[in-house]
Amino acid sequence: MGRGKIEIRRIENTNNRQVTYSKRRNGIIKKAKEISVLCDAHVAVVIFGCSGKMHEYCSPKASLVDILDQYHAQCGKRLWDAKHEMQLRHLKGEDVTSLNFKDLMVLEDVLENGLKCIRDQKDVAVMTHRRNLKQKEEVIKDLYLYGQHAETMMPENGRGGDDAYHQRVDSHMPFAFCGELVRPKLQDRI
Amino acid sequence: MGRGKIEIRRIENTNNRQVTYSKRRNGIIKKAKEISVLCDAHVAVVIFGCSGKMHEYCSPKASLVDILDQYHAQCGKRLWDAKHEMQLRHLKGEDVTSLNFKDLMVLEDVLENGLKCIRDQKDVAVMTHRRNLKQKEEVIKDLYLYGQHAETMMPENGRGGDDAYHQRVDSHMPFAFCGELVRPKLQDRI
DNA sequence: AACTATTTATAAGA
DNA sequence: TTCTTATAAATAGTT
Repeated sequence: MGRGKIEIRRIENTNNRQVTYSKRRNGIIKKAKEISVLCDAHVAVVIFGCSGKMHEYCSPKASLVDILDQYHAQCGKRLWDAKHEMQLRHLKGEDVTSLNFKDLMVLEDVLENGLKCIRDQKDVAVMTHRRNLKQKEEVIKDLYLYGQHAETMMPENGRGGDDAYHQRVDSHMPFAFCGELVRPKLQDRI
Repeated sequence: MGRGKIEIRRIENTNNRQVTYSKRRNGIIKKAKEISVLCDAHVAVVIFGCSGKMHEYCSPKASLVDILDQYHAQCGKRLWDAKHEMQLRHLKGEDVTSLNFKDLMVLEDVLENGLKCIRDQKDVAVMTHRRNLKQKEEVIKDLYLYGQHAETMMPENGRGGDDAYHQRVDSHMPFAFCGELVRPKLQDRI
């Protein structure tokens, strides 16, 4: 599609090859974008030119990793570590019809153990969350109580007043406001 | 490029979308082949349509694995390995203290589902095993019964005797020794 | 990089 | 689905 028809064979002239590469690479990536929008398709394109530089496109719905996951799942080829991959699939309960009874029992044990760990950790998370909530409430309560005392106890001069304030509040806060402990661990890594 | 210009937005009509997908998928893969030949490029294309069926193209010089290795090397991410390694550890209940509550719930769901699949498969394995044992017992019983009859019924000449033997045994074996059914499914795919 | 003459891809229709 | 064909889009060669 140009001024003249070309045969599909390696372009020997380096410059022409480079120019054509650049044009067609853009073309392919444009097409990939279009099909992903028009047809709701997941597309991944990875291209390396003769210079070795990489270009990629991946449809926005899924990351390249996800698409390769899907690829891996469908074509059944062992691109990466076969052992881990199959173990992962088995743990998710996939491809289990091929397993013998002993394998199934081993898997069941692993899953039960994993589930126990996860549930324990969930409990820990809940407890930590509750403890932190309670601590916060206490701090707020202390601050409120201090507010009532302050009306009668707070000295007039600013500097001394501040010191008195800190002493009073700190004595009521064994853990609170000491950094990490107050912030619920639950939300640390969201 | 067709009878009319179209906007690049999702094609709502399912049939049209499917047709367009099919045509454009072929187009992209053709282009990928062409650029790989014309420009000495390494290309990998992976496409999933809305139906979930996968199509791929990979330039002949390199396998998809090589291209993805190259991809990994260039972008410096150990996308697959790291992700799956950690997923595997999490499923086994390792390194879970770093997870937030939502992650833990997702993991719990995956594990519960996996466990269900494994247990279902165990049940299937047990049933199949029992059924096969029972069938084997029946066959042995039939053979034994035949053995008792045979002493009085079997003709002396070999040829005729063989035919009579087969007729007699077959009539007592509705399923057994007919291939798949006798072989325990458990071991089909080891 | 732009510019077009052509080729190629494809949307709509059969 | 597959074929056809008018038209849009891509691009080879040129500037």
